[in-house]
Amino acid sequence: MSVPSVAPSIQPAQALPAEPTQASRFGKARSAQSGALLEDYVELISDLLASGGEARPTDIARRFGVAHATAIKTIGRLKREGLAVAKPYRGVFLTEAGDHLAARVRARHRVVVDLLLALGVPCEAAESDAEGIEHHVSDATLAAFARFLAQG
Amino acid sequence: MSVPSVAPSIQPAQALPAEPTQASRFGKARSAQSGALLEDYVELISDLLASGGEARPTDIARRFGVAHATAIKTIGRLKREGLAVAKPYRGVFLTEAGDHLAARVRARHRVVVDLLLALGVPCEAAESDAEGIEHHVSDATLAAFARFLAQG
DNA sequence: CTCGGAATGTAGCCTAGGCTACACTCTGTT
DNA sequence: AACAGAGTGTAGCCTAGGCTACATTCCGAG
Ligand SMILES: [Mn+2]
Ligand SMILES: [Mn+2]
Ligand SMILES: [Mn+2]
Ligand SMILES: [Mn+2]
Repeated sequence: MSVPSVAPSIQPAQALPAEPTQASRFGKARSAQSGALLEDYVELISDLLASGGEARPTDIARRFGVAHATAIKTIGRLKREGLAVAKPYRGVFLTEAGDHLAARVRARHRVVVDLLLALGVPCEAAESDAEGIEHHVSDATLAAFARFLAQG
Repeated sequence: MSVPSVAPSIQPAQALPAEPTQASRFGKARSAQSGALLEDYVELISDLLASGGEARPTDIARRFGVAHATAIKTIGRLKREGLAVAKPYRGVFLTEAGDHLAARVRARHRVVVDLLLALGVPCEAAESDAEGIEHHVSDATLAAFARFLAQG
């Protein structure tokens, strides 16, 4: 997950290699991707809670276009990661960490869409591409996007 | 419909059209991601073949920062998908399809990096983020990026 | 020509994230 | 109060993409 700037756990320290550059870039892309699904989940759950008052597994599954069992399994992962809480048959809620993450993800999502639109990308393509791009936008890049949008 | 503005209290009985929109966007992002690794592999193999004359599993593995067994397994997938050919202990080569894909991927990669740099993203962040972003850039978005770079 | 080390390949294990099938719980209607 | 149907949860299977451990092949020194 890239948004909260959470550092990876451990590294075996690979001192010798002369070019860890390229490998580290691929590694970053891989780990960013692993957090993408959780980011989308907290964002959607936050939306559902804000608008309808409750976030049910079936609603979540339908919005993502996956089977309800898949959504439930991912919700379990959200719980393990401390981003959500849920008691059986009682809907899903976000922890403070989940709420905070959702806010960052939502803001970043908006900036990415706005940037694409500002560059002349057609609306539907902007929305569609942003859904994937957003998870690979670092803080530095996000800041650059915001600067560009601010000045016009 | 991206981030909902406010609570729309009641649905206007739009039961039929449902909302394949959001689900299809997530679906696109997911499938784009599934091709990301193969794209990076053909691009790297093409680079290795062009510069050194051969692409060996160990080289590939080192550049990606993964175990050689992982690289070999992915090369197997490239072969299944008709993008590469490889005989045991003889190195990896690209098919015509793989070559074409590599060319497209390389061009897109360059445009994405150039765009980020043009927007003022620091060099290393641009290279790093582009490695993930590139796989989610549609043709329409790529065209918009190119237009922006062309004029300035 | 032989041999040892590097490269390559294979086997098996793990998690994430899909799916279907089936079982259980809740709830609105009758 | 009962029950049908919707919603929820569980179990089990699959593939992709990581890993380690071990087996095999190749090749350059000696
Ligand atoms: Mn997304
Ligand atoms: Mn999003
Ligand atoms: Mn890439
Ligand atoms: Mn690339």
